[in-house]
Amino acid sequence: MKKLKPLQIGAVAKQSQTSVHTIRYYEKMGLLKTPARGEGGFRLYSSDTVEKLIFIKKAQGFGLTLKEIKKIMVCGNQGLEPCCDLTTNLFTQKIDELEDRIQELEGMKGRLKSVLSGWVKPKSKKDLAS
Amino acid sequence: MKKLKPLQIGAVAKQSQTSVHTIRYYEKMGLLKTPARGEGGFRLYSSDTVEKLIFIKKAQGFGLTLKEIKKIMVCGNQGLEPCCDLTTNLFTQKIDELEDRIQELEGMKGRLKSVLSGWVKPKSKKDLAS
DNA sequence: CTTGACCCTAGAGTATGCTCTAGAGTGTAG
DNA sequence: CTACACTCTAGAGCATACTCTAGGGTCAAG
Repeated sequence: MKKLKPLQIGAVAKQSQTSVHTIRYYEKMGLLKTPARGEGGFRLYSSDTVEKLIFIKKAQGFGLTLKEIKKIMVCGNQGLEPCCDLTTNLFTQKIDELEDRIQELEGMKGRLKSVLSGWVKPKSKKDLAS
Repeated sequence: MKKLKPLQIGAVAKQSQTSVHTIRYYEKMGLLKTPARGEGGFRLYSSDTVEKLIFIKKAQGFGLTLKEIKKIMVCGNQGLEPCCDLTTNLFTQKIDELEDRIQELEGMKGRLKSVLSGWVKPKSKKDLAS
């Protein structure tokens, strides 16, 4: 297998639809490991960093926080399979949280609709005060 | 009608279940007007500030941001009735936003559930990557 | 060599809604 | 007067996830 050419941060950012700033941020936060450097001090990555960044994006799309994503990555470092109970528990808990939040938002929506419909007649004062 | 005794910030905070810090913050943000002061420089409020704070709390419970609440208060300064189209539009828009957000969260939930159910068989890699 | 694109770090800024701190003044009861 | 509870301001801090700036170095093509 041919060894691939190391990538600089700009190339990684481009391939993963991320920004260089964000990549450095993720490194600082611990989601990405500190990469090797060339002689000039530039970071040198392999293509699996691109995969990791794509994973982070996808996980964010599940509603996971960076903190939670980090846990998954540290645990299995690929986060692509249930490496232990941690990921299962995490996902289960996240579903619960999402359900709670949805309920909350539905409640807000309902109350707002209630007020608005009450404004057809000048009873708004009562409705909002209820 | 007897003139009521002015209230200091601590009393207002207590009556409205708010903190003095938060009241000062709301004043700074423009949700509350700058009150008169006593000789010692302490803020002096009337009881309608308490009502205003209670309104703010209730409006937050509808999912409105402080910015939005401010608009309502500035407009009617009691915010308890549809003073103009502004409040109606604001509430309508907020309902739309809430609906969008709910959709988003439902999507997340669905994807998470999908992944979890896929982990009954070792096909997690495919599911998460899909 | 020059130029332009890219890289580096540390730290500040953004958004939102508070919460806390440092240092100092006020008011009242004992 | 003392002590304690309350008040004041300006600004920093917290949480989260970036985004931007200032000042400076590296790399490669012309």
